[in-house]
Amino acid sequence: MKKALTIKEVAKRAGVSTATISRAMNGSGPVSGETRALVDRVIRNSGFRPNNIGRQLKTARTHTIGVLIPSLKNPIFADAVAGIERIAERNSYNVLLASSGYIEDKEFSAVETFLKSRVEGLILTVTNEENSQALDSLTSTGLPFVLMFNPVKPTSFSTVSIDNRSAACALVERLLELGHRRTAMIAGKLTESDRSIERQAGYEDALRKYQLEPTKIIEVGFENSDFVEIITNLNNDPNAPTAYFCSTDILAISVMRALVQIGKHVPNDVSVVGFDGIAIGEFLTPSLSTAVQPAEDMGEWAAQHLIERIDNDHPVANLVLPYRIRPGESWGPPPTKLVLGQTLQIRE
Amino acid sequence: MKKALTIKEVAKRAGVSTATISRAMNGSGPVSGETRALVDRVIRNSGFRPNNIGRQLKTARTHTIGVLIPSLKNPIFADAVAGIERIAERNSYNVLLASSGYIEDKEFSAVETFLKSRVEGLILTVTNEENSQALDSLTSTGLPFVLMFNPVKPTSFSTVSIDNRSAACALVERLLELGHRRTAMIAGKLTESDRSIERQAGYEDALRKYQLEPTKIIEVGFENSDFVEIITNLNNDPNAPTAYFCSTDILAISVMRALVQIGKHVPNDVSVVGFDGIAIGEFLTPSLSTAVQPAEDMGEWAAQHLIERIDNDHPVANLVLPYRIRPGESWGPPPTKLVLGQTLQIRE
DNA sequence: ATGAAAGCGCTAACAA
DNA sequence: TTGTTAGCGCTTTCAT
Repeated sequence: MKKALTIKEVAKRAGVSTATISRAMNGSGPVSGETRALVDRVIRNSGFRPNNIGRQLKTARTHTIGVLIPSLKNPIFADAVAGIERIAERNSYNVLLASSGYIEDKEFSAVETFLKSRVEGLILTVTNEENSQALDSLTSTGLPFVLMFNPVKPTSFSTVSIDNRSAACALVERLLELGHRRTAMIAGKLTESDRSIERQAGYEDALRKYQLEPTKIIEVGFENSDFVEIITNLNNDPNAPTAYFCSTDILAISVMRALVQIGKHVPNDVSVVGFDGIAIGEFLTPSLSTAVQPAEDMGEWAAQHLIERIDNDHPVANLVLPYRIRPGESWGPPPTKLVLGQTLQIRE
Repeated sequence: MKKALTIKEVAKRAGVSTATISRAMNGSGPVSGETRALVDRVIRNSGFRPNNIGRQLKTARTHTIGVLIPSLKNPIFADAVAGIERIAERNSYNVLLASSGYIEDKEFSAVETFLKSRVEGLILTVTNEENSQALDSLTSTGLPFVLMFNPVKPTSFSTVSIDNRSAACALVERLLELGHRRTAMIAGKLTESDRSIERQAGYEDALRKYQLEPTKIIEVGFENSDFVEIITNLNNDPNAPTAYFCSTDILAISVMRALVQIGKHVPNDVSVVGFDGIAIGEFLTPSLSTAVQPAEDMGEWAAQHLIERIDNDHPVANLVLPYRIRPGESWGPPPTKLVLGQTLQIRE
């Protein structure tokens, strides 16, 4: 790999000073028409690409933002990053990406790395904003950042999110309206996750409105593929739930599959709802009833806002985007219970 | 935002030279036990984070790789990036990400940006490797890079891919074995895309084996949501296809949906196959028959190989990973044709 | 074991 | 309009 040219070499070839090259390249100062033409020609012929590292060191600007998400494999985050990416590109910002795998240590070290790379701002989704080392080091630096997906708190940093609690409540209310009285919530392993906690609160809000006892939350590991076992266990209970509220769509999809595998029909035997609104949910059969987070919009707003904080010193802001309940085919009324000795009546 | 400390300031506070700080931080030279302890303490107390830009300029190493893909919104690419990310993190490399949206200009400018940022290597998926400005500037620099997904060609750069042509052929053969004789291929707007071309060739290979006339390829825009119209048109033909080979899973999902919307049943009325093997395909009803590309593995290999080229000067290599035909419920035998006047016989 | 000083590639006063 | 020069924050000879 041949080593790259420097501005010095280009200056020599053009017979001018490095300052002139710099001015010609960046339009940062007066350059005569002929000189400009000359410099342009030399640059083109030599294939010179100015070393951004040098420039960054001098100007103390990197035009780079860091993005930290739990995982690209969940489309909700991939979509958000796609939104960020589009805005960054439009504003000539680079995107440095890292994923934490929901591991707090990695959140922390990723932020440290970003800091050392002198990103000008950060967009991130942390596992739990209440208690995040990553967030602590970040706040102490004063670097602008935007929290994405994490619920807004009365703090002084920028966030973009939906109201997880209301959304969960609205969703579960729909289940209760359909007549369900025995429900269960299945939560991803991260009960510590602040979003999970909010959704859980929303779930309980809904139950309370119907004066139902809060049921215990079933936690499952994401990698854990024993869904069949979990669901079977739940189902052995004589008072097995007739509806499942899953804390994410990904989880709901696994739960639906497990239900089918043990011979249950969704929604005739049991209803399932998810949370997130990933695009694919609509294509499932049954299509997934869920609360939609506008992930790409969130990413776009996060990036736009961050850049405005960086470039124009805009103040911190919190945006709560509306969620949307997307009704699908995965819910329905609970099955009519057949009690022994009871006469089954079929209406024509 | 308070401005960050420099090594100079830390040296002053510790009462030693900047060289000593550097040596203590990096273990790059002898430092006495006491001095080390002193320096460690000062650094911790001051929250000093060495400015990587300075270091990068001096060492001429950025420990950064650039990743360029068409779109994060297609899980096939998001998964690949997840694989890259994991390996990069494990080897202390940073990932600079950009997406092209299948636009060649953006491919080019993203590569230029990466080059100016002095990434040490690149992993990318280009629209068409035959004729890519981006690839041209890249090759001319001598910077190591790995092409991902793009079919291997007798060229001198590293690639990781599957044999798109064989995979497409194998997939379509299965359709023909099922009895289909009138088939259509639906290709994403990028007939220019080299993968699309390979898959098309595989499609035609299969037809040829069965001595069938090659049918024309139907091109559709990705954003184009007129699938219903397209499918309706195709269907008005008295010799409408009984099976569709779609060049990507994403496309296949849209096609299936359109078919359902016009009242066709998959696979009873018509069979559909996709290409890529995105995870969600298995959860659809009917589940999608497809050729699986091991995207995450491809990303991991690409990153590992690139890093070995950078760090250990490994030679260029081409890896062709095996594809897998994943049978689903979206295909079946063609419907038996009912001809007017013919007696329909029903076997018990 | 430590320090002084040069220099990585660039930009931006300041001079001319 | 152009050139000279200092210096961004770090590492790394080379002395000591």
